[in-house]
Amino acid sequence: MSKTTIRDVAKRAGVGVGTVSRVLNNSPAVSDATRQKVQSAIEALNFSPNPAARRLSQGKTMAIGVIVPFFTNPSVVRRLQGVVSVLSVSKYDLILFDIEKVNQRDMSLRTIPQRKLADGLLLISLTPSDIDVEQFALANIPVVLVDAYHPALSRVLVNNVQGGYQATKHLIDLGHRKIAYISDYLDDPFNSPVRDRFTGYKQALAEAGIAYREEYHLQGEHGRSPARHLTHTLLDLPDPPTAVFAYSDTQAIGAIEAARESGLSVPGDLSIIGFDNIEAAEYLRITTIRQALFESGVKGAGLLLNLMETPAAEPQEILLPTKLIDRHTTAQYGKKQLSGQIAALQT
Amino acid sequence: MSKTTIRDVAKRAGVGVGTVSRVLNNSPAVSDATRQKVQSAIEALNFSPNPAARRLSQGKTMAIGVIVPFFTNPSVVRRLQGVVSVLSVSKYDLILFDIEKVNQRDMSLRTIPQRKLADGLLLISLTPSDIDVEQFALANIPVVLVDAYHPALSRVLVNNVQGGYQATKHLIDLGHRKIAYISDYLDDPFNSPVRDRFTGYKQALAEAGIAYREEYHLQGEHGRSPARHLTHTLLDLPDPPTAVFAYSDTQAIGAIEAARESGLSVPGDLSIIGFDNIEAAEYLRITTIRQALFESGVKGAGLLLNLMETPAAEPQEILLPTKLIDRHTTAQYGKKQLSGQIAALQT
DNA sequence: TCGCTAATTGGAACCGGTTCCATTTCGTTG
DNA sequence: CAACGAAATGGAACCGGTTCCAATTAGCGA
Repeated sequence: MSKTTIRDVAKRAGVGVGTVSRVLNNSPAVSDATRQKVQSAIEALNFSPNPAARRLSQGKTMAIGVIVPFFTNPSVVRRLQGVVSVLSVSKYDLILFDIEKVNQRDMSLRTIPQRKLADGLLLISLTPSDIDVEQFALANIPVVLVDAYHPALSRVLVNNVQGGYQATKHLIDLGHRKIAYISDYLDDPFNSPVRDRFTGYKQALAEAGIAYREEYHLQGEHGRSPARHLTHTLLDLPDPPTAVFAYSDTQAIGAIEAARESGLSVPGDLSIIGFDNIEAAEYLRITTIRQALFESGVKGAGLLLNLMETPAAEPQEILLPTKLIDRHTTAQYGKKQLSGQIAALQT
Repeated sequence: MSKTTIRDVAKRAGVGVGTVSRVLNNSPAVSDATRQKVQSAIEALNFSPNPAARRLSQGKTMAIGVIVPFFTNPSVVRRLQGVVSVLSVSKYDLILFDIEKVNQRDMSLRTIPQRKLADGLLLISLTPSDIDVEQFALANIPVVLVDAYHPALSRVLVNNVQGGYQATKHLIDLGHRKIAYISDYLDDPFNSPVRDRFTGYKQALAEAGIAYREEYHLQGEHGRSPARHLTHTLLDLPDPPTAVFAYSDTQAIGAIEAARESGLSVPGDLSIIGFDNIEAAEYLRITTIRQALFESGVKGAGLLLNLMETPAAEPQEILLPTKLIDRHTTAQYGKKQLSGQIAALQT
């Protein structure tokens, strides 16, 4: 039962509590002799300081709160892994908050900062509202956004407009003219990437002189299964698309499944491109737009750590590049694939 | 700047600090009238109690520490998701510790409990040593193991011997006689599943009257790439196996890659079975042994929560079943697959 | 030897809650 | 109407650190 306190140590070492505290905090104002005495008393009593008391007295928690939506989303997990890799070698503990439901969101974002259980906050793929940001300012807590944007907050992001452009351009370059975009709901206020990639999609279309077709843009919940249904709707169109740009790799997988169910070969009959380059995209050889997921977590954590040391007047921004990874789910329009060249998920 | 304290609230409401504290903790010994006054003072001042102070005075942290090795391992992530799903609706915060290096392990396992920053500890896929367990007892902190075993601790586990047996039996039933096992290092003291599955493997072999062949069991670091190399070694044997049992799906993926690189079709020329049933196994249609990963996290968190409420004298154990999921990477020995029946990852 | 400064050290006060004990208030009962 | 117990309340003491100020000691130059 280690209920030993600093006063026990002080008594045993024959010094004052202040001195013990100084030893614990490596204050230079302690003679080597006393330091020695205190050290051995600490060891003899197997003492370790109570962090709650320390927090209370110095007003710091030595913890960082990480708030994550849908912890089951693989790209979110990958970013979190980047964050963890940095924090686990720092002196800060990591407190994880998962927000699964929308109504949970508001509550959490409001209460977490004011509960003061972290010295800094990292939001992953979660766009805060103005009210939230006000709360952060009120609580005087540094916040960094990863894969989300707010003008008043520092952030790490990817150029999603460019990514959407690259994906669409790739399909256009392959000769496709009937290109669909399946995505999360465009009007989700907390998900700006979905709109940015859509912008890039329309840009590439416009640039190539291809008219935007409303029926080629379908929205739904995020996930493999909703994407499968969306793709079926697309394929059932009187004039179905020949290529699909999926908002995420997860959704691309759903699209591939739908194609298979409809007896279409990928990429022979239908080209599909994803976004994110999650690990499964590699296994499945899905053509995709890579964004540096892990790295975004690393940079975000680093930025927050910096900001906590030396607060910056201006919000900082780190922009990460996107890159086309050309694999096996996209092909030249109209050019039938040789059998055996068939890509993943094909039976 | 919300540095409002309970005393400010007391002053504004015209009551004593004790009363405010009572209101905060829903003590019944407060009249409705005063409760009302205090409530409105709290709202007016936008007050919220400082958790550090609360922790200090009542000696509870309202947090649970979750210790995880190799946060990049998909099966560990999946278990963690189960844990999160339970804790995020509980009143406990979740503090995440990632142990990437072996020497980090000892240090963390020793210091985390004594730092007293959590009321309970959950170890995922991490077997503690006797010394560690002693520390837990000393710190008087409840601990639950998920996917790990120690006689003195409550745990949630899977019957790995049975799983290894099922996998091997499946291959034997398909007519295979030359069956390899690729795995993590058997002598890793913190990884008992690797030995248990090995035991199941040998059991099934013995039962079928097949002699165990040392050269068919290869060990290496965990991961896709090491597994790929191991499989190449296997395939280069003068008398190579016709089937491979991989310790994990991740390793099965590596094995599939190796087969493809060697120009072998899966399952036509080589049957491969994995373990875990991670999501990628479904996409890739890998035959595997399912263990309830997510559920193990859910049960583990639930068990810990129970134990914290009402400590049990005896360590509890929850055993989860394993089940064969027959997909497309295993086939009857000697029976060539029709082309087009080729499984995932095949180009 | 004296005086002064720098280096150490002791310990009270404080951080912001909770808890327990003493006190006040009020309704009941004889 | 007095006596008494229950309910409600105030506030000191405490949890276990940190910090700052005052006090002691030591070193050094004149």
